[in-house]
Amino acid sequence: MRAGEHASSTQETTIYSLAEELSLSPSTVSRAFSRPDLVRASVRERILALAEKKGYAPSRVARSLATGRHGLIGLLVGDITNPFFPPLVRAVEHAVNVIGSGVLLLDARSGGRPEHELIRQVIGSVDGMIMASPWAPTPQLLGAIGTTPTVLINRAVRGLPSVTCHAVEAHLEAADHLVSLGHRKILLDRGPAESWVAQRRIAALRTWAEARRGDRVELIEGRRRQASHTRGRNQAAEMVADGVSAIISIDDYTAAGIIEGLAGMGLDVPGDISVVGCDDVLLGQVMTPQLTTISVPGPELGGIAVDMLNRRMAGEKVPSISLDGQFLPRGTTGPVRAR
Amino acid sequence: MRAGEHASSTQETTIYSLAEELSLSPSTVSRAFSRPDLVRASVRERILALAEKKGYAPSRVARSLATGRHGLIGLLVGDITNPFFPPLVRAVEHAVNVIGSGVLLLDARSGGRPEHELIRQVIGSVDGMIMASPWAPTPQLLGAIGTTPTVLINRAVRGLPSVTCHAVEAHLEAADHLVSLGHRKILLDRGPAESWVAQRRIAALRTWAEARRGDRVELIEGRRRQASHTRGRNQAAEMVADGVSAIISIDDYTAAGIIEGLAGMGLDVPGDISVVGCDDVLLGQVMTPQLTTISVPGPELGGIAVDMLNRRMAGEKVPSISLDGQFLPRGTTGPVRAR
DNA sequence: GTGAAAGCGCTAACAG
DNA sequence: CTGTTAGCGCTTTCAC
Repeated sequence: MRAGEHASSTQETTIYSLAEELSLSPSTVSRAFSRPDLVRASVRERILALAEKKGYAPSRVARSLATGRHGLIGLLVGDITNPFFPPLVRAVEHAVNVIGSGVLLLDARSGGRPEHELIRQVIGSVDGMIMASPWAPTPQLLGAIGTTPTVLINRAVRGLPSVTCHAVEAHLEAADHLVSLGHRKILLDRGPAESWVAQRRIAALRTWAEARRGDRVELIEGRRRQASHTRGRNQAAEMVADGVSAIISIDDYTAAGIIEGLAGMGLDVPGDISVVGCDDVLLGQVMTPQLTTISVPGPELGGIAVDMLNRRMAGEKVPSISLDGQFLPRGTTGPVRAR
Repeated sequence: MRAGEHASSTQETTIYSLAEELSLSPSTVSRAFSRPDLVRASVRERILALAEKKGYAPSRVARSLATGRHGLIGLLVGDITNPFFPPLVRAVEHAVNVIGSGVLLLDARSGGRPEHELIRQVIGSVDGMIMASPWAPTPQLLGAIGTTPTVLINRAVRGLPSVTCHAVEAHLEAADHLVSLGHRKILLDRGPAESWVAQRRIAALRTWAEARRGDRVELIEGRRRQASHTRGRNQAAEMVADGVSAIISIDDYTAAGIIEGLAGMGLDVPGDISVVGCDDVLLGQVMTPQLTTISVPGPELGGIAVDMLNRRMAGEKVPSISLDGQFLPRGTTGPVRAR
């Protein structure tokens, strides 16, 4: 078999077969699809009609090979099962659809393979990449994306545009809120070491704690760990072992797990322990009591990322953007219990 | 500019440039990547070394064009923000990664465009398709997928293999459970008219209600509507207007909204109204009280779908599979309130 | 084992 | 507006 005869049996229709049948040149047929305005209306009609009848659609790969464009944007998320991501994915899909492209979604936690390998595997078939995952070390990341236009979400890397929301202000507000409720010994769940936003928040809270030392405020830093419901549940016990009365969690997803773990130990939230989450996902809103949290505008981050990516792909130089989060005091924080 | 000179400035490295530099033929370089076993080890080493140095990787589009394979599986989900889907997506990604392919994710609700258009847009760049979305009418669906191997999740279409979990047994169990708690007037939230599983369940429950008519059981059928938290919340009032004492919701996502809507009306669950969900997602597990529901094994559906798709792509004829769900009585169902 | 050459299906100068 | 022609970068016979 000669190269490419994979479809020989089914006689795929191509611009050539159409051209032949209509006694036109292949280029005219091609133009009828790619530059309809360049083809006389009557001719175009005939072409489109026959194409319709034969169920023909231009081959995307052939087109890609010829043009160098793919009509696909890669979106890498840190963990699709974390409820923070689906609304962001939705926003990205939406924005990308508007410009007539599709989304190639990669979940960093699905493969058991390092993130940069995932990227390498698809980088050749996308026009641009949006990275909402913290795991790849910067050099590997840079190596994997090569010259493909890329926008980062919640991560900063020199030379790449990013949209972030570390919500430092809101975190300090949350911390102050805890202190005003009488909490003095607070556990800070640090999340994954690779997470840029997590590091920003930790640094800010650390500074805050320093400043508050006069008030006998103590900030205990937990081990660095991945964000997930299961992890929160399993490590709740360890988190409160130090006698803390409040926990600031890396995100709502983990916070929900922590609360579940606490409940398993017979500890009430906020009666015994106060918990603050982050992201403001639906999961936290349906809990009773509702989760006190800090909002992070996921869909907005996604939409802006697409916008920035478009401009980058158009050759523009785009500046990074930082969005604000908001502290949302709700039901899982309360006055420290009298001993 | 001649066709394809889009990368002329950056002098992309190709099998030709490598071959030239190593005084080999392009075919040999090509083989070093696609059929390494056909190239003498020493030669292969030299090729791979230079490629590494130049950061070269074979062009996926060129390869696709030549081979007709794409290394990509399309996955269409009904609504990525419905918590039922992310774990399924994760499972599909995982299974697909194992066979060295990637996942092209489409969200039927992101585009504002009809489902079959979404499919058409990508069908040419995937090796197979997994459809976990109910919206496209069968003829359109069939037209859009053409001859691309396809597996359906939670939907049955003549001629296409599918994995489903309509959990009819479990639904009847749930209904019996409600009756045993004293409920006689039950609202059945019908979900989207397009949903095959929804129709199956409705039919089963309708039959069940007929049989139970002697016990004065009454099944009210709600309007057909999309599944979502927002929708549940907004239409809770309408659902209980008929004086029903229990609701069987199309899924947990919607059920959570219904309960929120009910709470907004001052109605307690299960004190005033009992609610049964479906899917058994985390969202329902973190609620207080926990949502009574029927489990649907999303990840398993996804994994099996990939498996079936593989076999279909290998030319096998694969039979459809139906999985079981399980009734999980929890906290949102209780005895009917004494009037 | 390796090389030469054709072909995958399309696009985009260029010339009319 | 339309046709001719030369690629895009790879795979795969076939011959050596």
